[in-house]
Amino acid sequence: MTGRARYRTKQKDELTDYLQTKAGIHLTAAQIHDDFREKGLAMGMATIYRHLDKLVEEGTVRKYTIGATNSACYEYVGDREESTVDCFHCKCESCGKLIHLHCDELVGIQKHIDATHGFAIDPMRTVFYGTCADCRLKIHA
Amino acid sequence: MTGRARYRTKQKDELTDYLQTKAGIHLTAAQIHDDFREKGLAMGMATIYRHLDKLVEEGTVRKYTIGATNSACYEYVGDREESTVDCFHCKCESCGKLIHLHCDELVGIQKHIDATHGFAIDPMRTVFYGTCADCRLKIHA
DNA sequence: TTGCGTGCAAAGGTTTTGCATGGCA
DNA sequence: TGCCATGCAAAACCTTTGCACGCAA
Repeated sequence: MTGRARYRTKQKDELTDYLQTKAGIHLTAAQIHDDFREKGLAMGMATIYRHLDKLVEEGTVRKYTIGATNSACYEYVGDREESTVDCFHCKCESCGKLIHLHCDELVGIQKHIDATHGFAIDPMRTVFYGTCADCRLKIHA
Repeated sequence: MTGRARYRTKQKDELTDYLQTKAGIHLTAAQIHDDFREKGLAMGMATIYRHLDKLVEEGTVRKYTIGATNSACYEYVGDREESTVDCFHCKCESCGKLIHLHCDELVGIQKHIDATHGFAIDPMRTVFYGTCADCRLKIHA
């Protein structure tokens, strides 16, 4: 179905290496492009977008189109397949911190929404956006 | 602060009337534009965007940039100040459908995470990714 | 009459696509 | 050698902005 990569190329390797070093960080295609340009390893925008699309399809990278800007953000999340570990993520919109949440109540909600609304939440891909404790203190201070 | 409207115009009235009839539905600027065109009441894109921006600023309309498409969605929410009733979103990764969820349990979770983990979830920006009921049936069929 | 609101067109930015070339297997 | 991957450029989009005109007050 999905056009799996057949050939292994320098560009693909460098992009995945790069993304891994930026795990948990939101990146725009333009940022990636700039970073590569700075390293003297320019990569075409088209190539970046094409790879990101594939990685998103694979689930290795998450795409977000939330936010004020008009550009999508991409985030490396790896290929951990521990489907048994129900781990939710909270992303602080103020400082960008990504918090991992193991919470029984959330597992309960997951079941509730499944039963009541028929929607099967994928915790691995779901992110709660909001403000973390630290930032709230700063804001109130 | 915000440039309040001084003049009342036909376009503005018709746009708000229209939006109210579509309360709770996600609309793109293009959809609005098309709907008006069909009614024979063509309205310029610029005007639509300008009004939507103002309405978002006022809080009457919410803007979402969730989803596979590159276009923003707008939703009329009126001026209800009942901050307790918040709306979460479920995005089906299979068919791309966006589902609205008004769910007390979720509001409970919101409070729970606030109390237990110190994280203030912003429901407006939070999306549950997963699979909707229809797609699950299709997949199992 | 004043000056905001509107519509058109153009600009600005992001993402996708077509096509020839180069590189991997 | 056969194809896929790449890069460039152009196209396709979405959204914003500039400007002249029309309309509300």
